[in-house]
Amino acid sequence: MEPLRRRALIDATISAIGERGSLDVTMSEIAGRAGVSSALAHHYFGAKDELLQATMRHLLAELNADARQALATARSPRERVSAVIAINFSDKQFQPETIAAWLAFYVEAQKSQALRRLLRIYARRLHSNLMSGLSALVTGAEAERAAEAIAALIDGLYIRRALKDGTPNAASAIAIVEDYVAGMLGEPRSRESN
Amino acid sequence: MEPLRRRALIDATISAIGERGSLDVTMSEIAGRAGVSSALAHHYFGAKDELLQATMRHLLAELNADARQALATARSPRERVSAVIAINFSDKQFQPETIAAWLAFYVEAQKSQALRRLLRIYARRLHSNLMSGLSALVTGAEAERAAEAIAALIDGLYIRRALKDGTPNAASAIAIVEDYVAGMLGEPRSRESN
DNA sequence: TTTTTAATTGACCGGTCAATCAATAAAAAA
DNA sequence: TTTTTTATTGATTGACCGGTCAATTAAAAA
Repeated sequence: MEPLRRRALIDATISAIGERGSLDVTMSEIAGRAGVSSALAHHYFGAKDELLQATMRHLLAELNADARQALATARSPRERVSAVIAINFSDKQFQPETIAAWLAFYVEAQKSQALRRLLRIYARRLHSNLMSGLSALVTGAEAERAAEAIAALIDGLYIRRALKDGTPNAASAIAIVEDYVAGMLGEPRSRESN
Repeated sequence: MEPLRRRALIDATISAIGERGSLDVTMSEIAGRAGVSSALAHHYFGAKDELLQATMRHLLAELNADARQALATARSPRERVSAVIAINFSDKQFQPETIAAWLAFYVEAQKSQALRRLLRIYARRLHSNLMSGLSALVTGAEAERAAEAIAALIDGLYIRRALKDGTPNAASAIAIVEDYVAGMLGEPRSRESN
């Protein structure tokens, strides 16, 4: 029962954050979405901060699992790079409420040591996943810089998407990042794309 | 007296947001930093929201003024692009508290119509400034996509910087964006840079 | 069946915050 | 000088929130 309740509360947290656009959500709101009382949320997670951390950990774990799976099927360094990019814009990840949650956690991580640590894990994983492909394609320093740029592009496209309505356009975002990669590698680029 | 007080309160708002990393700051804190009471802050700006909006308007106006000035001295389309990039990472703009304030406003804009409108102005200006250079360098559709990518890069580098300590490294950020532009334009790139 | 543990919640509490208000002082206008 | 306007603030208020607590119910263990 406890695992079910915990998961329900975490999902409710993401949903509430997604709707509010920030961590400015009450325990009452979250608990209500999960169909329980706020006291139960406290019972399972303790302080609100703990619930937020657990939620972010969950997002991180999901992203990581997706990345690992995608990388497992990549057959070349170039495919690894594309796999990393694609995962961040997958249907599962590039959702309005997940986007909003990441952004909200990003802000909070500035001042919360615990969340900052988690975000560092995210950043390090993204970096090493990109490097696992890039370092076999270009020189060391260039790979480092490319990884930094790709990561910044991904983050930038995420926050820009947070301000738009409707369904996220993953294909467009991926194309922009892939364009950068193609240009960096000297690959022919899709000048005319649909 | 009123203009002085208003400006002091706006500066205090940026300072408080910069330190807190979010809009989670009290009127008392802001007023205290400006050396007045919170009642005076209300007197001049009304609700807290109004003060936040005025602050964001101020940031936007400053960025816009800087951009106009820089663009006025650009002598070619290519220089215009570089000028736009450089302004966003100028000593004046690329400051920890300004970075934090922009990020905080970005988040809040998701749910505040007023702030959203202001952020749209930011986005539109950035876009048209970039296009004023790009459209003379590459085809229409490509210019559009490049403008989108550059803007995303700028935003991405901003939020990533928000999570780092110490003095912001503008040169490094500019280099990453310029790298992208150079690659896109088929210019020789600085493979070895200091 | 009884006892122990887990799950659950409405009521409650103290603290915080935005915003108001009455009063006072200072500055400007008449 | 008097009146009007501007500037200022300490005190206050109601709303809201995270978190606790006692009591009850349900499930598991003995």
